[in-house]
Amino acid sequence: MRKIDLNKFKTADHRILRDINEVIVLNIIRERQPISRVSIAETTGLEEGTISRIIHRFLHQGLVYESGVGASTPAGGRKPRFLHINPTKRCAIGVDIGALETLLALSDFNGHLQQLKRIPNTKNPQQFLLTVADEIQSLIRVAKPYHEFGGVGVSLIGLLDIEEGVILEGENLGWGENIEVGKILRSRLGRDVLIYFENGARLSALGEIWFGTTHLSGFRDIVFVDVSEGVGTGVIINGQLYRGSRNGAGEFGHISIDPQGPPCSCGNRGCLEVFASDLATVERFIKKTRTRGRSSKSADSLMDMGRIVEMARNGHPQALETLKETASYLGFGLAPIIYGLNPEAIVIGGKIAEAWPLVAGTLKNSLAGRVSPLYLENTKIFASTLHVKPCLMGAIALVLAQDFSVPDIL
Amino acid sequence: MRKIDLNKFKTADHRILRDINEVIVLNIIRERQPISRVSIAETTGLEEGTISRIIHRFLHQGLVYESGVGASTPAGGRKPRFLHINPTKRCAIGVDIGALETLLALSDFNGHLQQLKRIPNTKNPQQFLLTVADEIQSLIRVAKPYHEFGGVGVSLIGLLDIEEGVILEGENLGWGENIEVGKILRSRLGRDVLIYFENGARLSALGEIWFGTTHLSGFRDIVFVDVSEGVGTGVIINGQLYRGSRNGAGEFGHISIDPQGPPCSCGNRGCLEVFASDLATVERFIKKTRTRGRSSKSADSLMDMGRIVEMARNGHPQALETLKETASYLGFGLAPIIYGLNPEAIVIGGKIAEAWPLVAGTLKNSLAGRVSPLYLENTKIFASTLHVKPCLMGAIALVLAQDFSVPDIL
DNA sequence: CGGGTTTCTTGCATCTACCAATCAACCCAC
DNA sequence: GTGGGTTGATTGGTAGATGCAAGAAACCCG
Repeated sequence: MRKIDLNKFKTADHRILRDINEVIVLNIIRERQPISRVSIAETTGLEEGTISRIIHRFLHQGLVYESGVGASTPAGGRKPRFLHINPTKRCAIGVDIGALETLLALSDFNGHLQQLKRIPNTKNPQQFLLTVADEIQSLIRVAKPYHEFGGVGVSLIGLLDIEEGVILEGENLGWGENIEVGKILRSRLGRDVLIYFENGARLSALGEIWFGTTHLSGFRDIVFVDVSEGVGTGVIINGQLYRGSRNGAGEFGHISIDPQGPPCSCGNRGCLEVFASDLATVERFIKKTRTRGRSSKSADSLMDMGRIVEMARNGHPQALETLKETASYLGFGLAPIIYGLNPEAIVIGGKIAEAWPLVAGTLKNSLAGRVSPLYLENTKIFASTLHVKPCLMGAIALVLAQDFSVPDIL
Repeated sequence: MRKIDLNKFKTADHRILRDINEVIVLNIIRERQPISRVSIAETTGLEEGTISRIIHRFLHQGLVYESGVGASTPAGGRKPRFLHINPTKRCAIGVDIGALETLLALSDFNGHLQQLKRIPNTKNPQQFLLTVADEIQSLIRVAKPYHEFGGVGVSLIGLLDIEEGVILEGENLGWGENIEVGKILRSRLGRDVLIYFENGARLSALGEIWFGTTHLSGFRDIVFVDVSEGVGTGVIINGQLYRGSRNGAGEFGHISIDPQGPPCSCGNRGCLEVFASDLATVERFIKKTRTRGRSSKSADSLMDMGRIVEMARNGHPQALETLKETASYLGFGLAPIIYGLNPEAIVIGGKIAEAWPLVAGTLKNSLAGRVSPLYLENTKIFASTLHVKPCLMGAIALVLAQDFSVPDIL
């Protein structure tokens, strides 16, 4: 029931037809491997002959490979020949340029990480980005003999021009405005290397639906809430990243939960971000412990969200209390998301997700007081299910999705 | 770049291919009629021969008709044969069951209204809905000789089960909970009459993208804000109505703009709806005028939003002031929509839209103080461009879209 | 009236999925 | 160890859609 956009539609020909079915089959292999041709035919509803021909093309292109045969059924019969995604067909590099450190990873065609590198950020963006480019370069060198190279996905913070890779507004990075990340990276990597840019919270959402575990299988509409220096959100609607009119969607962190609250960089007052970001949490924790006279100035500057989470998990009462306050604030901010978008799931990411069992109850209670149960029961809320940083996986998904998602029709 | 849902996908065959192209062509004819075959070929990129065959099928089905020929080009050459949507091919009935009155309309295949009827609501929903059914019945009788009948689209208020047509939660109608509208209507209309249900604010959004004027052509992501008894919103993303996990999306009216504000029926405090609904506006106006001793108790009960708007347009200072306050509150509530969804447009509907030139500035100022200009400049804000009640047009779009939109692939 | 031009139609090639028959591989009972 | 039953995979032929290109139709104008 989608209205066709007369300024931007695509007519269909036999090639589209083939592409659609091929991508469907490729995704089934990815998620159900190992799998036989007959099973694919059953799950797709396509004829066995059609599958046979599609697989033939895939084998020819090296997208999949055949492994040994499986067990036969009790009644006997020919054993199925198992198909797998060929992990060496293509690789992707994901880069997460965070506020404090930058992660780089090399992934195979399955999205399995082969290498992971962590480098601390430096003050000078120009220089730092050249270092990042060099690291990417060396990952490409590692990858070259083994794989085709799909490209680099880069996770950035702030409001972006994703085509050119420019950070238009990036308070939380501390690098100022209009940092031309794309230009700098491309100056060293050259034009041949495809680079895709996207906001970190959105990539986290992308990572979650592409690589998240069971919880998410089948979820089409999710909101990822990334709690870190700020509070960013990524919205997936109908399995597709929602970007908004000029790539500006997903700043639910600027929902005001208290119009009389402290001012926010956005011009509003009392934004969720002002209360629930890691910076705010750390500040509250310091204040809380200092009044009890148990903390020194020097300890304060060393304090960070990671330590608070760790302390809370070790039973530190003030740390736990602080996190619970944050969770409560988050609940306030999530209410409008639930009423407005009613997603199937809200996924919480960031350091606080590591203390999820400690704070989940508080967050849900806070929500329960503000959202009618009829709405609440339809939205699952849980911490990210990924073992690696979600936005890093999203950066990889951004590259691999080129092969695994359907070309936009209509 | 959409992830395929392995639990709910559709493989493609030659029939889908045909359907996609046919719908594209039909939409082009609808929006650009009269138009020649060659023009269609140019705008679609499909071959002339293909278009010729598609049109042949359309003529055979009676979907379009050929009118006289157009002018030939200066260089001479055969005159083009103009094509039009055949308005008598199919008709649709739209029903808007509002809080106070109910509208019924009969539309031709172009979405042009042929009849419009207005009946006041009564207290007893059971009995009233039977009356509505009778009115629908008589409209169908009017339509039968002339058209094929596409179905009935019904606009309702509150949280719905759209399959069965049940109002799960409908405070603003004053009918209580679990009103089985669908069951009652079907009991009188029979199983043969297709009835589609949807929430009024969402239908308004739908009406706006299907029938809105120039402003909206090309907009794919819009939010419609319907200010009436409550404040409802409808979200269109990528040209498609977004419904949320259990048809619960679009209640941005329950964004809290003041956590210390008066309680709302939803359990939260200070929801936008509490400040900006017509009920709230009327109450504020009464309060304002009564303190000046210019209003009597009896006049109060007769006061409604329509009159305030009229008075404001006639220069009544308190009426204008009251509306501006409402606009200011709306601005507060719109901020998170802009940050979160960053739609291309926010369309304001309801009585207050009739005073748009008087309040637009106030609303935009209120927003400007809360939203960074970078975001604000990408979201157009204007009053509904429809001449008929938007949700009524949406109800008709809901029926006609069966013919004019692509079957959901993927 | 005939050449140039534009619009529309039609026959043939191509491509992909469907259908059905066939081949291939396997189990197991006899 | 052999043949029947069973399941998996392939292949040849058909149908239906678009692309391509030639040609028919309609028109202007000198």
